[in-house]
This record gives sequence, C-alpha cells and structure tokens, in this order.
Amino acid sequence: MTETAADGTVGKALDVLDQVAAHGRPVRFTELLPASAYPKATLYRLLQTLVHQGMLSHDSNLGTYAPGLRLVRLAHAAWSTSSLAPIARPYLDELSAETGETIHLAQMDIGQVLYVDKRNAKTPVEMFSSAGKVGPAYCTGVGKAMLAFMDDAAVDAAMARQSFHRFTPETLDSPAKLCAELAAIRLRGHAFDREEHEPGIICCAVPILTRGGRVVGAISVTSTTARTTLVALEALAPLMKDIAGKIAAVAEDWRFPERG
Amino acid sequence: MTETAADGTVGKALDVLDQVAAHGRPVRFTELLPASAYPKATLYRLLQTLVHQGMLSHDSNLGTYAPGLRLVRLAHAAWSTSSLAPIARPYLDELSAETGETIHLAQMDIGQVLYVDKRNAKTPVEMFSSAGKVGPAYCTGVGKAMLAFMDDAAVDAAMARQSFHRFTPETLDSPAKLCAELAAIRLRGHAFDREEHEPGIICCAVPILTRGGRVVGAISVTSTTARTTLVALEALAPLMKDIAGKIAAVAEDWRFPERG
DNA sequence: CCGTTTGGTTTCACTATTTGAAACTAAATC
DNA sequence: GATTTAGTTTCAAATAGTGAAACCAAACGG
Repeated sequence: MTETAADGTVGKALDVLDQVAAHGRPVRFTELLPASAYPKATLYRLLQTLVHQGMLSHDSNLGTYAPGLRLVRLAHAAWSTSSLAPIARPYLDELSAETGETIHLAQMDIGQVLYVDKRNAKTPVEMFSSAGKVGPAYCTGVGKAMLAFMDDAAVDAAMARQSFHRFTPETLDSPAKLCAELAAIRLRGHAFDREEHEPGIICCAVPILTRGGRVVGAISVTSTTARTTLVALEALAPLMKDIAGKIAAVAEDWRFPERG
Repeated sequence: MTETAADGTVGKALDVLDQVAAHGRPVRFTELLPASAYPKATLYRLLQTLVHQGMLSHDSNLGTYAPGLRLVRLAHAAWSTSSLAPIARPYLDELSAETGETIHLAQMDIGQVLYVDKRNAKTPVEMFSSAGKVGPAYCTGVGKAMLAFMDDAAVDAAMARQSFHRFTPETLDSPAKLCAELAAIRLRGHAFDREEHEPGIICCAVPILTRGGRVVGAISVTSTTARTTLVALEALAPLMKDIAGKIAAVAEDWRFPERG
C-alpha cells in the first residue's frame, strides 16, 4: 500500500507524518503500529521526534497524535511561494465576479488534484476546507483538463495512480474511457465534469498552459444540475480560457520560466 | 540565531525546510549555505531528500528551492484536525455577521501567534493569506489576550521568544511593560491593540478558555482608527466573550478534554 | 580563447545515529 | 490478584549520516 521509496530516516519520519495526517483525526499509537512498516520501537521514536519538532502534537492524556501547527505555518510559505494562488488571485476574483459561480484553482500533485484556491458565490469564506484539499484526477474537471495537456510520460505516471473508483454512474471507470475523453478535451480545449464525481454536480474546466504548452494548473466553474446545464457552463469557456491565459502569462514570468 | 535543538537527521532536515520557507521566495543553494549550520555536502543531501519527498520543489533550470505542495496537503490535515478553526467556524460567522468587522481566530504556537482563521467584511475569500500566517505575541490583541491567561511557565517561555521590536510609537517594547499590561488584561478579561503593531489599526481580543482555565486560542475584532474607536470596539467585548465561551465549550468536548 | 573563479555534485573512509528484539512498566481488564 | 493490553526503555549490532576534499561544469575575465 505504501509505495513511498523511503530514503533515509527523514523519509520514514515523513511517511509516519503522512499516516497520521491520513487518518483525519487524532490517532493512538496502537492504531498506527499495524499500518506502519516500522517496528514498535522505531515508530515510537519517529513519533517522538515529530512531536518534539512540532510536526505532530501529542495529547498526553488521550495518548493521541495529530498533525501539528508547525505544518500550517510551513504550508503558508508553500502556498504563497509555490502555488499559483497568489498570482491567480485577481483573475479568479474577476472570474468570480463575472460568473457568480463556484470557482476552483487546482494544480497537479503526484497524480492527484490539489485545490489551491476557491471562490464561493454564496458563503463568505471557506478557507482550507478547500485550499489544501486533494481530489481524484480522473473524475474531476480540473483533473481531466490538466491530464489532457500533460506529456505522455506524466500522464502514464498519473494514470497509474488513479483508483478509477466509480463514484457515480457517470464516472469514467477505466483508463481506456479516460484516454478517449482526454483526446476529446484536447480537441475542444476544455473539460467537463458530467456528474462524474458527485451526482448533481457539474463543471467546466480549462487548463492553464505556459507558452511552451506546459500545464501549470487548471481553473473550473462548478454548479449544480438544478441551477444550470453543461451547455450554459460551456458558454463560459471562452472567458475562462481568457482568464487562464492571463494567469499563465503572469505565472510564466513570475514562477515558471520556460526552459531556454 | 538557530535555537532549534536539532534531534537527529529529521530535526536537521526540518530545520532546513524552515530555512527555505523563511525566505518567502525560491532560494538557491548558495544563499542557504552560509545561513545553514551544516556543511555543504550535508546541506546538499538534506535538500535532495526533501525534494525527493515533495516537501521542497526544485527548479532545475534556476537552481532554486521552494516549499513543496506536499506541505499544503499535510497542512490541510493539520488545520482541519488540530486547529480550532473547523469547530469555531459557525461562531466566527456569527460574530462576523453581528459586527461586520474583520475577525481573527488565533492560537499560540511556540511563543508566536498563529492565525488559523479569518473573516473579512469586504473581500470574499483570502485563504492562507491569513490562515497559517504568524505574528508577534507581544503586540497583537490576540497574542496579549492569550499570554494574559497562560500559566507562568508558558508565559516565561513565550516572553523569551519575543523580539520587543518597536513597530510603532505605541508598541510595548519591554517585558516589564508587557507584564503590567497582562495584569490589566487579566482583570478586564479582554485585550486591546492600541496601534501597537500597525499605525491606525486597533483591535479588541478575548481569550478562548476551557472550563479549567486553559488557553486554547483567542478571537479578535479589528478595525481602523479612521472608522471606529477603542471604546466602540470594547462595546463588542461581551458579545465576543459569549462567542469565545461557546467555542470553548464545543472545543473542550471535542478536542481539548481537561485532564481528569 | 584559455585560465580562473564560482556554484553545484560526488566520493569515501569514519563514526555517530538508528535499529529492533526483547525486556520492562503501568494501567486497564478479567 | 492474575492477566492482558498499551506504551516506554535498553543495548549491542548494523546502518545510515557525515563532511573534508576532490571533482565537474558553466560562467567569467583577461
């Protein structure tokens, strides 16, 4: 299950960190032990180190471990210096104002979609509930939009990491179906989510491409079948492509200079 | 400068990670080397490991290192399972609706204030730009509100970590002044920021305390001298204390059970 | 155009750190 | 009060980390 090529102690420690984080709630030593590849004493010491470093917090009276706040601090740095979010902000605001719908900004992270920013029409704020969240690539608009424009090697690598779990009757549940879809997306220039991940939820997504054609992210406009249709969403595609182009232009100069 | 008691290789690696994050922009090997406590080869290997683990990203044509997206993913877990934010959300919404002002939710992290959530009257969303941000404890409302109710040992530890840099003429720039202020806050039950951190910015903050009196965080309402006065802000204190109480009650059952 | 500097990567013998089976302790549970 | 369960500590063996120095490549300067 763990495919992490743990290089050295650091790798192991981070592996443990991931495990704790994956549980999504405070976990006890004994819950971790069977899932971990390491013997009792080793796991114990790794946990101690991580706690001591503030990467985990340990509740001594419940005996539970949870991800520590130091991570939040570090992530702030990561988010603001390595993600597209700060650059894309004004453009997302623009798109949000124009469409009034839910907007997502995502990047690809080892075969998974990582949402790095969001605009929500109704509710005022939702924070990390969106930024930092990960999702499947094969059944989300942003995921497919990015896959469609990645190079073969990267697509293969990503493909290998998809579960192809059938979330809804519409989910593309095989590599073959997905490949066909990607070809269509390449032609069209934008991707749809036809209730493939959640029933009733549809979206239209476009990739963010550098001049050199490299994928750096994707944006999507999401809505519900109750409120709108794919056809109506598709009408937004030109605007979205325009916005994506602007983001790409700024991003390229700023953070993703094309190799000379 | 580096006061990290680096335990083992993991500690060193995380130390390096912090250093990279601290720069706030992609950094090159040579910029890191002099600042780092480790010799060339060691630093090099640590960086390699971190990159390989996705904790850092390395731009091979610029030769720069930046915090990696894996951190964002991990932080999402940390934020949603270890911070007060998910619990406090509805109450912050309530406070936001009632006051219409900027609201902060903060926790104490090794002597620094870590903002974990925010509500902004005007702009719809601001994400990590606030969550994950750190600030000084000695000259912010939330910082002082928390310090005032922490136990002596914790206050001492935190004090030792304050820079007492004089941001404005109003900044409390010595431990003595701060101590006096903390006593006043304890009496009053709420703290002010009298333009101590930024000119023109004032706030009123209250601690979030468990039944046992343990500090788990603080909330603040911020405004400008142009728009309002401390007296007007103080009028909100009862409401804020009420909200803080509600958050504490839920938090305690949920995540901070008092030791029996 | 070639010698030199600067920035980054690799080597390798040395050694400190990590390892993990097993022993141990404390607290539940029977 | 015996027994299980959960967590912590020990210690010799083994592994992984160290860092001075050598090396390489690209940029620089004369």
